Amino acid sequence: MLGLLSQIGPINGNGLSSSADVLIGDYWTLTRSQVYRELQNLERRGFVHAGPLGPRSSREFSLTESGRAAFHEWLDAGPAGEVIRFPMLLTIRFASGLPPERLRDLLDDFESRHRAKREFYEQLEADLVDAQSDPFEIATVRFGRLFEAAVATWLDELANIVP
Amino acid sequence: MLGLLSQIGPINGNGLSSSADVLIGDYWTLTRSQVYRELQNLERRGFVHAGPLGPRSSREFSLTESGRAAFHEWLDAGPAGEVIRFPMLLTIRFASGLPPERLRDLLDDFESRHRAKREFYEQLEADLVDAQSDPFEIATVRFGRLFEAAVATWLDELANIVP
DNA sequence: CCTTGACTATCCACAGTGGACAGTGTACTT
DNA sequence: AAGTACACTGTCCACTGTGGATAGTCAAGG
Repeated sequence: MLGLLSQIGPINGNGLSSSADVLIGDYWTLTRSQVYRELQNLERRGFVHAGPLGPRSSREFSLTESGRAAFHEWLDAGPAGEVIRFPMLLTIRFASGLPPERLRDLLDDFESRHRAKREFYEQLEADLVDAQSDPFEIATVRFGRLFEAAVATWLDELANIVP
Repeated sequence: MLGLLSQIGPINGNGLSSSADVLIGDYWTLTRSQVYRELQNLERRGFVHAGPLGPRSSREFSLTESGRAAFHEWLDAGPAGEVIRFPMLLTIRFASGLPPERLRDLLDDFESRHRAKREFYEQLEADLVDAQSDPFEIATVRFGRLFEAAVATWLDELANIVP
């Protein structure tokens, strides 16, 4: 949230939540409940500052100097430990209990969903490159493309072991 | 948990928790707190049956018929919506705020950690193939290998855009 | 017999999720 | 000009997930 605030500037809770969906929603989730709760936390800790009440009792939050420092500290610390959480792998792990025809259906379904996603990332990457966007934003999208390509390869190999 | 119980049979909470680490820990987490709470839920719903008190007031849980049915239902429904959650992408997304030399350090660090993981998956896959394990278990490990290979490719490309 | 450490369960505080609910502007229709 | 529908904004709640602290119990070894 501090990183988002540093990029998009003063914004209310709802706007921050939508921005998160757009900007990092491909690989991170931030629910609205979370945003409002954490804004209160960040305010209490002096990392953000709330402006006066606006329409619909909204308040615009902006990053304080201390908040910017905290953001850079977070950035510098690097990512925490990673756990892939991939529900598809769970289903596959236990797939020996599934009739082969049902499994083929599931695989077909995976395949089409992930093909769509791959095309989406390819298009998005091309657009961002055209628009000369932030190279690091492009990099995250490229990761999406590579990830989906890996999934495609995997599904292909997997289809071969299903009778 | 039902899937695990169906594969490993009657077991106490602690054992179920350790088995989860071993069997699906590469792409799923199941904390001990969760295991005990959910065992109570599953028992209440009639999906598992608890044996008499054993040593250290442990109880062995086994899958009931109804639990097995619930497991197959879950399996048949296929995986729920997927969200990749990849902390490294968050750091990279905001990396324009980082001094290039610090970024290079981070990338080096990613690279070595993921190379280690890739080697781990390669070895594990070879071992499982040798042991003629369940093809679906092998498939999940192969996914790990492909994923790590994609990460390696990505980090390689990324290193080129850092000054 | 005592100590140590592993095994097993419980509990707690906090974070994350998803949906319901409610008040308030805005834009469109009549 | 009034009314209506819808989008914007915030709050709340119940449930699930996370990580660590605590504590009783058994087994092995000195």
